[in-house]
Amino acid sequence: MRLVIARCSVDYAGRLTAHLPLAPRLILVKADQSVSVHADDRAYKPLNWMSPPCTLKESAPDEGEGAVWTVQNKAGEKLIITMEEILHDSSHELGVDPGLIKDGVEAHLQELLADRMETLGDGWSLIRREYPTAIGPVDILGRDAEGATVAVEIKRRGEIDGVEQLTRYLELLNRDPLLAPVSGVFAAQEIKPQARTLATDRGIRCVTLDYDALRGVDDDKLRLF
Amino acid sequence: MRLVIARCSVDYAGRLTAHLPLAPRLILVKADQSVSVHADDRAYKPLNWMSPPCTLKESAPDEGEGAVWTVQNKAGEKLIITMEEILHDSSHELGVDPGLIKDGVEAHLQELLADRMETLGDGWSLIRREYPTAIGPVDILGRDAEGATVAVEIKRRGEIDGVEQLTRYLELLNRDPLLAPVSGVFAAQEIKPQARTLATDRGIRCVTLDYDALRGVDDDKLRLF
DNA sequence: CCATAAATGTCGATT
DNA sequence: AATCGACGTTTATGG
Repeated sequence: MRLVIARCSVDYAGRLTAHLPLAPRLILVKADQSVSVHADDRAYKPLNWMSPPCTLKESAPDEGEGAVWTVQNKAGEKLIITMEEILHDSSHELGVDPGLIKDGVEAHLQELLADRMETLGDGWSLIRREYPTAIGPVDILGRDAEGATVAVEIKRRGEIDGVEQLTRYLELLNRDPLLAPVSGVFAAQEIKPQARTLATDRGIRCVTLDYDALRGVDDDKLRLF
Repeated sequence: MRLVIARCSVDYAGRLTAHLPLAPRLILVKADQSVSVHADDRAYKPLNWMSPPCTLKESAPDEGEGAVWTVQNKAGEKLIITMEEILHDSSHELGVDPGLIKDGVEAHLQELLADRMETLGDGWSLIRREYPTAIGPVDILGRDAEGATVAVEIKRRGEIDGVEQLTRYLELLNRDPLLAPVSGVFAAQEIKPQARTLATDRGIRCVTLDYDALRGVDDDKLRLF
């Protein structure tokens, strides 16, 4: 990892063209040759960047002129950094990162709920997860206590497009005489008011999932083994 | 802007929970108090971060122990960085960045297509761009050779969301007896198979736009002036 | 390698 | 504050 603070101007030509006027900025060069240019605000997004795989060429600075860095990828996108003044330049060996351990993403919710269909109602059972259709997989297909088919769409945050997605699945599934009638359940840790309104209007039941409770149950199960 | 290279472990608790085991990493603290943690790969995305507005509290390190940084935002999301060993620590004044100048592609497509409605069919003509409706402006409203109204939705990349958007417009426009019947065209530089399937199923025509060809025509026109 | 959906998406505009 | 749409979305995953 190389850290450079420099007064520089930057040009990007690729999916769009963009220009950064001369100013002091941080330039990060990582071990994979990727480059990012940061201003002194915003944590997440660099002003400009080039993702790996890419190659960095550093021109020998001419007399009285700054160096020019050219970063290029296979697709021909180019990032050109013109250095006017280097204010800091240091390199550091970091090694490979052990990586992020995440908990609480949609995949976990799906696993937990598939294992605990009775959360949705007594006597409910799983047909299968990721039930395939022509327009994409349904998160969970199951049966209610009466044996009727139910399609469940799971989101971490339930918003309108999730309801639209489930609506499309329901329309398609209900054309299949072997499955119809299929009802819908929209399950999320948090459901936005508009999404709830739309779902209800379409006869889709909304269920707020308590991740800790679901996981707690699962932990209890695990504890038995 | 403060640059710290340190062996650290990181915990995030907020929209999800995440953990980074002890390893050497770069920690960026920007002027707006935002914090990001970077590994030595990937230009774009930090391993962990806290966006502004947020506050950083740095604990006084106890005897023989590393400091603990706690970064917190209004919503109560927390980023906790435990420093085991500081390998580098420097601060730099950068000032406010003059900002990025973009020259995009997206808006151009609409202009170009509006100028060249015959691309969609012989005898087609423009009614207007950005035709206003209660749920937002329709990219292009036009007429086909028979004089029937056509709503055109333009995207750089045609995905399912765009089809949904056009569907909503069509439903609304078709309630207007002065316009109905209104047919739909989904136009994009690239249309994803699922989007195409859905559009076709709904009687919406899909058209792939050739940006260079459209622009070429336009350039020819411009050259005349 | 292509296609698809998730993301601590972020970011800006508009209501 | 909430919603909507765009993003050089990026990133992971499954075929």
